Parts: sequence; structure tokens; C-alpha cells
Amino acid sequence: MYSSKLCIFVINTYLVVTLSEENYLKAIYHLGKQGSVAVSTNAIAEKIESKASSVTDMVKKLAEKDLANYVKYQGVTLTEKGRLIAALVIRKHRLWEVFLVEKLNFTWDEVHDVAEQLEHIKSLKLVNELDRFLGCPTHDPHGDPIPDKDGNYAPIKSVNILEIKKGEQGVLALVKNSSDAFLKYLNKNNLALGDVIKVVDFEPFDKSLTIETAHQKMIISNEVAKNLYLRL
Amino acid sequence: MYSSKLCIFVINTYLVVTLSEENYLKAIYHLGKQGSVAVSTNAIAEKIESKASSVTDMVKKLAEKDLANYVKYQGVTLTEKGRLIAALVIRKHRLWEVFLVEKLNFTWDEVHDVAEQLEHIKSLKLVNELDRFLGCPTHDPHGDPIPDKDGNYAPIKSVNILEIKKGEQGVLALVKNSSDAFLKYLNKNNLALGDVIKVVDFEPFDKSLTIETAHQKMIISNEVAKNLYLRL
DNA sequence: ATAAATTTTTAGGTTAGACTAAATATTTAT
DNA sequence: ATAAATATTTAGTCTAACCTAAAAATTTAT
Ligand SMILES: [Mn+2]
Ligand SMILES: [Mn+2]
Ligand SMILES: [Mn+2]
Ligand SMILES: [Mn+2]
Repeated sequence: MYSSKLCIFVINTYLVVTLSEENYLKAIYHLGKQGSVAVSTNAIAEKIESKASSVTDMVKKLAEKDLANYVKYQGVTLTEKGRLIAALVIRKHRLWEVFLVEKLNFTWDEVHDVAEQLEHIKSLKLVNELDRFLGCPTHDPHGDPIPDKDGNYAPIKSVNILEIKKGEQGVLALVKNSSDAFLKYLNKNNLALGDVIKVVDFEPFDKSLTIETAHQKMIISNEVAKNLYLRL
Repeated sequence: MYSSKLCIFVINTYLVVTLSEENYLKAIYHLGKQGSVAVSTNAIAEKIESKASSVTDMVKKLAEKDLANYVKYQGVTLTEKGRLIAALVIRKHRLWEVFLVEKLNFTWDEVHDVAEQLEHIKSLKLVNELDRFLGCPTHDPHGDPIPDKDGNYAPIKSVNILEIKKGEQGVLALVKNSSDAFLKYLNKNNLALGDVIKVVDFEPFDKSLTIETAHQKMIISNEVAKNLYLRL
């Protein structure tokens, strides 16, 4: 998907991207389908918890460095370079999350803040050795795919639980929301990645769902259901 | 050595110390016997590769935060708080160095730069779990002691090879210089931590030393000898 | 004891990355 | 089509962490 020439370029320029720039690239990547769809400065500001005016400044700098495409009033996309750097930051983030859960006894709701720091550590050897040490995992503790060293990952094949027919079941493979509140809700209700979940009933009134797991039968709100993805 | 009240205080204020402040605290700690002996702004500037005028600014800020004691023209020492924070940063640095060597196939000359980044990651759980995961090591890959969670470590009991009598031997336990050049010299000459080294002869002319290991007999310069410490 | 050399501080300036408030462009509603 | 609402950019500030050059203090040499 990315040329090896580009990879080598990025590897060499890699070190001159600041922590703040990495966070912007990541935000644009996440908001705009890997940076391919234009995102507004406002959307970025909200994601990054800053102000639109700060985003305008930074986005100009990214365009200057050929990491983003920016047209006034028309939003931002990523260049190939920008997209690859973003993917490599996300790769590190997710590998560190695996490390924290698998090796250091963190729970899936504890890893994100620390991974936000670790994702900025700059060392190619570190990330590649970490990958090897963890057994080259393909998914992080929340079911998100881990990009390989070229920034690529297999397309997600899980489907939202709301699109599954009554009576059918699947394995919980991905949670689309990694917020503390949501993950703690799942913990409290004994729902974890890998659980087999069966859709028992759908309530048209509030669009809630009755589901059944090995442990229990329970009702989940539409809001919760939106964030649960199953592998069939 | 540190009161637990202080530890709790530091744990709570910990997060408001910047990366740059941590580096200054570490420099003062290393230059002035754990910060107990006054160090000059020039010495700090050289260590940190900055300018004395920048150090003066920062040192005022550290004094402001009650992390350092600073009297104009008379150098800097650390307060108890400053000393503990410095020790905890060094703890992280050395634990990460162990991790890199033991788990990620780094060599002892490759770890320092990455550890310089990792030492600033802020998470109490991370450092304590890392410690446990590594089996609570007491020394890093260069033989330096690892402070415990209260910042304490056992006094070093190794002795410089120049102080050992002809004919006696010991185990290489510490290298006082972790520069790339020095560690690569040791690699090239097959000298590693844990090796048994015997002092065969001392040459008064240039103060060089003839030593013998399991693999070889060789001459080392006084410059090299100064950095080798043995456990008897 | 005084002058010279050295060290340290002060004064003033730069840059990255943030902010607020005002100006301008775009979108939505009438 | 025009006005109102919303989104975005510009202009001007701020702070942390650096810097250089000049001033002041301290140390060393005569
Ligand atoms: Mn995360
Ligand atoms: Mn995740
Ligand atoms: Mn080191
Ligand atoms: Mn070390």
C-alpha cells in the first residue's frame, strides 16, 4: 500500500516530527478515514481538546512539511507521508497497549493514557523488537487492528451488533469506544473481548437490545450497542 | 531514607514536573552526590548540553518549586523532594535499560538514548509493574544500582580496578562510563559485566594495566582502567 | 592589594505551541 | 436573495525553554 521508497523516507525524517505534530496527524487519520477525507479544523480541535485557531496554525505547518494537504476553509487531508507517520504512531500506541495488558497486569481501561505517552518514543528498533516480543499481535486490547511496519492492516471484518439478526450470535471482537466510562461499564457487566454474545431481542421503542452471554442475559441500550462489534 | 509522607507528596506532585525539569534534577543529582553537594550552573550546562544562562533560569524555577536550593553564585543542591524525584527518574531509566537488554535484544551500548526518552513516562503503576515484571533487578546493564520505589539503593561495594593489588582478581561489576565509544571498546575487546578479571601487572610509565580474563591477556590504558569497577 | 581571568547572572530576543477576540468566509434559514 | 447563524482564519498575546551579548561577581595571578 505504501512504497518502500516512501517508507525509507519516513524512517529518515521520522525523528524531526514533534510530539504535537504526531498527535495532529493521528487525529486527522482517525477523523478522516485514514486522512483520505477532508476534516475540519473544528473537528480536529474537538478531538485534540484545543481551539480551532491553534489547529489552523498547526495544519499550515503540516502542509509546509508535506504531511498534510490544506486548503483554506476546506479542511485537511493527509499526504502519503503524513498517513504513514500517523499509522506508525498508531502502531506503537496499540503495541504498547498490548504490552501493558499482557505483561504488566493493566486492565483495558487503564492502558490508554500511558499508551498516549509511549506512542511518541522514537526508536525503530524499539517498536520492531516490541512487536516481536509480543508475538506480532494483530489487534490491541480493544480489538483495534495493529498496523504492520509499513502502516498496513487487514480490513476489519467484524460487524456492529445492531446489524445482526435476532437469534444469531458472534464473538465480541471490537469496542469502538475506548473511554474510561464505557470500558468500566463493560467490566461491571462482565462483558469482555472474546465473549460469545447472542442477540435475543430487539426493542423498537428505545432501540435497546436483549443479549445473552455465557454468564447472563441482559438488556443493553442502543448507545452501548453502537459500540459493540462481533465476529460471526 | 525518605519519609513516607514525602513519598506521598512527591507522588501527588509528580505529574506537574516537566520533562526538562526532570532532566535538570537528574543532572544535579548525578553531579553533586545525589544533590547534596553544591554544583555550579556551568557544570550543569555542560552535562545537559545547554548554556549557563539557561541553567540559571531553570534553577530559579526549581527553587521556586522547592525542588532545589539555590544561592546566587554559590551553586545548587537538591531539596528532599527534588532528590526523590531525581531518584525516581533514574529508577525508571535503569529499569527500562534492563527491559531493553533482557527482553528486547538491545545491547548495552544501544539502550541509553531510548531510556532517556522512556524515563519521562509518567505512571506509577507502569514503573512498579515493570519492576515486578523484570524480577526487581538491583542493577542496570552497566552495573549501576536501581533505586527502589522510595528512591533508595544499597551502597556500591565494587572497587576501581586501579586500586586492586597485582595478582588479585574480581568480577567486573560496574562501568562508570556508558558512552557509546567506551562500551563499543569493551565489546570489541570481549569485556562484559560478570567477567572475572585478574590484575597481572601495573606499568608505572603510562599507568597502564595488564589484565587477564577467561578469554585473553591484554593491556588496558589508565583511561580505560579508571572506568572499570570490580567486585572482589 | 590590585589587575586579569573566569564564572555567573542579567537583559533582551527567539521559537513552538497554545490562547482570546475580532474579522472574514461559508452555510443555513427565511 | 438576503439575513442570520455558524465555521474558519487572522491578529495579537502568553509561557516554557532555549539562546547571545553585556554586566557583575568571584577567583586567580601578579
Ligand atoms: Mn488507546
Ligand atoms: Mn486501543
Ligand atoms: Mn543510561
Ligand atoms: Mn545505565
